[in-house]
Amino acid sequence: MTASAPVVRQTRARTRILDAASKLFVEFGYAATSTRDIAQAVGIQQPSLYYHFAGKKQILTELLISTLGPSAQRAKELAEDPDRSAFARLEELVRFDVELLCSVPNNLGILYLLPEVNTDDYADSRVARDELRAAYCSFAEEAARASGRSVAPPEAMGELVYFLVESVILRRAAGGELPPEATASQVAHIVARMF
Amino acid sequence: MTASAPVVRQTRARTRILDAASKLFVEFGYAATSTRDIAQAVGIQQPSLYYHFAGKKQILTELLISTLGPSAQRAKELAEDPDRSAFARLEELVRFDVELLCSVPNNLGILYLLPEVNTDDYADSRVARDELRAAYCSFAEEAARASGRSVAPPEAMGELVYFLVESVILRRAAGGELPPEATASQVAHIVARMF
DNA sequence: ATTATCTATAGATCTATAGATAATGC
DNA sequence: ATTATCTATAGATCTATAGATAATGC
Repeated sequence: MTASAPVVRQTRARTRILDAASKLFVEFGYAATSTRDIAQAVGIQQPSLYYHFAGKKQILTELLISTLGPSAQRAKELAEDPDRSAFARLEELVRFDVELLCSVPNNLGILYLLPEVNTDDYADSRVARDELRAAYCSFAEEAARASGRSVAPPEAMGELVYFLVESVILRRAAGGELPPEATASQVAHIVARMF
Repeated sequence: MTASAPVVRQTRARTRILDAASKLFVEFGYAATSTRDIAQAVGIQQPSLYYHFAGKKQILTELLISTLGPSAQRAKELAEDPDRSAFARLEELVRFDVELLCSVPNNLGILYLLPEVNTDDYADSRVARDELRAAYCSFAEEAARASGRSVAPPEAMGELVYFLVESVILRRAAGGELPPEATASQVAHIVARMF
């Protein structure tokens, strides 16, 4: 009956730790969440965490990287796509990001707003985010020049759009879940009117 | 020569403590900032803080209240102003808030994004923020019904505008200072195009 | 006499390591 | 034999209180 069972046992402990930690970090913050809190949420003893992770910092690092990786990746692809106008690239990136931010479990995006992330310890994790912002700026500037009636100077448009997208994190934190696709359309619609 | 000198001695210690604490809370977060860090920034010993404040929580509470009080106040005034259209009220509130967020020292607005603030301990401090959001929602819903071509359903518009305004906090945190008036106009312009 | 600071410290954490023990896979 | 957990604990915090001391105002 058991043959060569796929040996998932239960969800891999690593995954359960990351999941519990993300919930707690999002709700209470990094510093206010103790390794004991995380272990308790998983149902293991505190020192058992150290079998899976080198330390508390590594848990946050891993969460940060897994969150923004996909967006940075998509931005890179779009930058090299010659078939779309600058505005079309921007719009696609906006939709992609908003859908991601709405559907990622536990509103993980909020991790990037934790004050600790601005520490040297997480410099690596911030690179993906900076690249993403740079992509927004480049697409938006070009789109604004093409349109000629944008709501702000072309070189300022990327920042505006980027942070409009990020505000979805705040909305979700304040008001609960947001339907990914509808929210993406909503934000894309606003962006369209900005150009 | 000294007569009845205005006895400011030096800036009142309370104020210097609040100022130092806000800088540190904004940069490193609440939990990651120790009372010792605060005292050191002020140039006193750690226990001396307790002569001026009952505890660390009280310092944050006081900062939170002093930050959003003015906006909630302005929202109340506008709600009772019969001479303006709903949209004009909304626009005025947007300008007021954005200017405030841009000019408040140390980007204090970021304190409201600290995870700790969602704790019961700060329930009182959240009231002002919730009232403010309610004002945005009421003005925006009415304005959207009047316009008929708003970017999202009328009852969703307030949230969108509110968080667009709040994203100014994120911009300031990421990119440094923003000129208050120009930024307010920029955001107001975007809002105008949303209706 | 009052106001504001200081030193010393209790008591409660919290992170991470060491080493023992149990569960699993061959 | 390897993988995953456990107990015990060292060492470093951190908040807040107690009580002494200095500075200021009358």
